[in-house]
Amino acid sequence: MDARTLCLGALELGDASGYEIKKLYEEGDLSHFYAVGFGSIYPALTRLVEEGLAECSDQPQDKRPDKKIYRITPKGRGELIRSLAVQPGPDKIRSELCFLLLFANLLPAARIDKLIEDRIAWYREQMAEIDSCEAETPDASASARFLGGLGHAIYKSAADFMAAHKSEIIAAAEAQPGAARAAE
Amino acid sequence: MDARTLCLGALELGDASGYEIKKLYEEGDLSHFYAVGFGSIYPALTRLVEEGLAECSDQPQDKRPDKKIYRITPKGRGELIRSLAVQPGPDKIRSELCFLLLFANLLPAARIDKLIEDRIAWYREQMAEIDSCEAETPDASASARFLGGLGHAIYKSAADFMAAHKSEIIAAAEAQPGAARAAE
DNA sequence: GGTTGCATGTAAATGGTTACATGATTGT
DNA sequence: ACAATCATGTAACCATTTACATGCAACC
Repeated sequence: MDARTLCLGALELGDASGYEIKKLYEEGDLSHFYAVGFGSIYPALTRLVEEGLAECSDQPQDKRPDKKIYRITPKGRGELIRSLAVQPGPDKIRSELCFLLLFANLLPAARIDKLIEDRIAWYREQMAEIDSCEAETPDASASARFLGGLGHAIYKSAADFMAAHKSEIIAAAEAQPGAARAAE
Repeated sequence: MDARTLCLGALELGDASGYEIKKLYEEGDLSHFYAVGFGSIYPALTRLVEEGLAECSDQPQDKRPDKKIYRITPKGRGELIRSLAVQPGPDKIRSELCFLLLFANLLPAARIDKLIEDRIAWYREQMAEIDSCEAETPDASASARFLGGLGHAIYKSAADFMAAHKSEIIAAAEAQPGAARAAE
């Protein structure tokens, strides 16, 4: 999913500045399913305006750069719908932790243990955040609630699985306690 | 995670050709947590040899390009362990379907229904594949079994959640049956 | 005095994806 | 016949990530 479409989607949900779009993808409904940085957002927004898919109104602010509020145009909405018409690809998970875990036998058991415990704590934090989000916005759209619930379900299953099966991978790491030293 | 480290990890699991590494990330233990293409693998492998992190032995084959079997060196194993020493970042999920679902109100309810049903079927396929993998390799490492189980748990929770809450998002899509037409 | 939040943007570097190039074998 | 599997590799293209550049306000 390119940054241009991501921005267009954000604007469909409501007028916003580049800064606010970043926050949406960092803390909002989509934060668990996408990420996008400033370096992608600002050029994408400029391009959307050039293409007539969005409009920009400058709001001068004192002591700060002007706030540029972007709004999606009817043409932009059409383009978004066209983007939504293409068959969505499969979900992709990228997990550095899982890569690392595949080589648990090369690492000290204590480190594996800490890593897994930390990750479980992280999952639980994410779940708590989703819960508090839902509590704060009882009038959220059905879509937003669906995505929140899905994120919550995924994090919960991952946390529960790790808690239940941690001992198995730790046992394997303990079996080769000197493996890490072999490479020094 | 860059292709170089991904290849190094693959070689730590056993000597392999570029083609076989691709398969590992397409069908193997890590297939649910990473992906890598030929265009990344072959240059990465060349670089690993240049840096002394891997060795290559040509195996001439008749009627085919030589098969190049790569093997990790002790230095390569050290480099891999160094890579594993850095704190792993959080898991990242990228889901085009979830992006699309956020705009369910712009799309026909029938399409949302089909999309979700198809995705549930896909999750179940992935789960079946993991199950058959585990059945075929009863001597798999603890790490491999852990990753398979984790993938299975995540897919199951996503499939179950979608099945249980599909109706809610469909109802929202049905509420605005003419939304898609508004942009034409 | 340092960090976080607000606020926008550019430029370089990195590096992954896609298309191309080649070609035999096996299965439908 | 056509697609898929096996098998390697290059080059152009495209995009994100990262670092840089600026600067005030609020909080600890």
